[in-house]
Amino acid sequence: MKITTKSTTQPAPTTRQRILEAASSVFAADGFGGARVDEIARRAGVNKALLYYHVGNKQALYTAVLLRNFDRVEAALADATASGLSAGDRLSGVIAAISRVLNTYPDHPRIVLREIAAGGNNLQKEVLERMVGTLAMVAELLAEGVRNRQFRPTDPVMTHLALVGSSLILNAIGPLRDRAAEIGLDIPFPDDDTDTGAFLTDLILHGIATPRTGETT
Amino acid sequence: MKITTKSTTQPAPTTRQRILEAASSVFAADGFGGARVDEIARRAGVNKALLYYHVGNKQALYTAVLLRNFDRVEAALADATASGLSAGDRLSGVIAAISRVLNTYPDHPRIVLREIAAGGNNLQKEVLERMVGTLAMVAELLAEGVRNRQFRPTDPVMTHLALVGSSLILNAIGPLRDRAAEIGLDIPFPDDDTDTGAFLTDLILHGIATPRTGETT
DNA sequence: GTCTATATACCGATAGAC
DNA sequence: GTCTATCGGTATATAGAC
Repeated sequence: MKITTKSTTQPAPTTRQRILEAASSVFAADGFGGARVDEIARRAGVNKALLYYHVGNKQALYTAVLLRNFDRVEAALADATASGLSAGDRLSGVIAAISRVLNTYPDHPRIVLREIAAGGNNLQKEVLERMVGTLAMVAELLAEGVRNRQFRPTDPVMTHLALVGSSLILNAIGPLRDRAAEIGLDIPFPDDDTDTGAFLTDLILHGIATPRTGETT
Repeated sequence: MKITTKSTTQPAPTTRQRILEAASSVFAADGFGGARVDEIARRAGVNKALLYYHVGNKQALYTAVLLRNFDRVEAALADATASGLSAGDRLSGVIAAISRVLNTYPDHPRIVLREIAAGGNNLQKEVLERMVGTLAMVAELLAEGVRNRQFRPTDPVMTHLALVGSSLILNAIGPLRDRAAEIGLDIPFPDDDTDTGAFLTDLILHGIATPRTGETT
C-alpha cells in the first residue's frame, strides 16, 4: 500500500536523494565555485537536464544540500539536549553528538569549513540562520555552565568556535591525511573511527596541563 | 645604486607583489575553483596578460601565494621556538605567534581551511610538505611536554589539530561575523582585535571545568 | 614589460522530442 | 519524468603590436 497524500510539499523521490547525495560529495570536494554540475549529474547517475528538472539550478541545489545536512545535525543535537542533566554532562552529550554526526556525514564539516572561509558568501539567509542557530544553542549551554559555577568564566562564543571548529577539523582531515600518506609524509593523523568526541570532551573540560595543587596560572 | 645580482632566482618586483596580494585576497574569498583571474588582475591594477607574464598560470599563482603565506608563518614561529624555555612556555609562545600572524594576514587561515576541506586537492607536493612541516613541529613540542610530565598524556597530532584548527577558525570568522550582522543576527562574535592567543592558551592548558580538589573525571 | 584582441574550451542552463 | 542536442556566456590562456 502506497501513501500518496503526504503532508509535506516535497516530493522526495529516490532520484532527488541520489542527486543531493552526489552534490554533497562534490561540493565538499571542490567547493561551490569549483563544483561542476556535469560531475554531480554523472555521479548521481542521472542526466544533467533531469537534475535541473528536479532541483532548479546550482544555487538551489547547494541550498537543498545544506538544509538536508543541517537537518541531520539538529536531529542529533535534539537527542543530546533533551535530558535534564547538568550543564557539564549535557555539554559532553552535545560534543559526542556533534562528533558522531560529523563523522557519519563527512561532507558536512568540509562544506561548513569552506563557508566559514567564504564568509557565508554562497549561503542563503535561511541557511545562515540555521548555522548560527546551532551556535547560539551551544553558547547558551556554555553560559549556563558558567552561571552554575560548573565552568570557569569564559567567552561562550569563542569557546563554541574553538570546540566546534576543532570537531569540524578533526572530522574533515581524512582526505588530507590520505593525500599526505600518498606523497610519503608519515604523520599519525587520526583515522576515521577514532573517537574524537571523547578526546574533545576531555580537552575542553580539563586542558592538557598536568594538575597541580594551588595552581595560579 | 641598484643590486642586480641576487642570490635568489626570484625577480620579485613590485608588480609581482601586488599580484600576489590581490590573488591571496581573491583565493581566500572564492577558493581556487571560484577565483577568477580577471578579478585578481583587476584588483592588482594590472592587465591580465601581464599577470600571466609574471606568474605563469592560475595554479602557479596559487602555489606562489601559499609559499609566500607559509613563509610568514614560519618566520613568526622561528622567533617563538628559538628560546630555551620549558615546553609549556614555548607552547604559549607558539600559540601567541600563530594567533598574531593569522590575525595579521587573515587570507591565510581562510585558504588553509579551504585546503583542509579539499584534502589538499589544489596543493603542489611542495606546499603540502610545508603545511605538514609546521604540524610536525608543534606536535613534537606537545610530545616533549608529555615526556616532561608538564602536559597530561594526549595525542599530540589531535591536540595540534584542535589547537591550530581553533586558531584558524577564530581568525577566519570575520567575514561571516559581518555577514551575520548584516542580516540582523545578533551574535557576539570576537572582533578583529580580540586576543585569541591568550584565550586559546588558557583553554588548551586548563580547559573550562572549574578546578576541584581530587577530581577524578 | 605592458597593452589589445582573440583563440579555445568549458560550463550553466534550456529547448524540445518521447 | 527522462533523454539528446545545443545555446549563450564566460573562463583560462595566448598571440602579437609597442
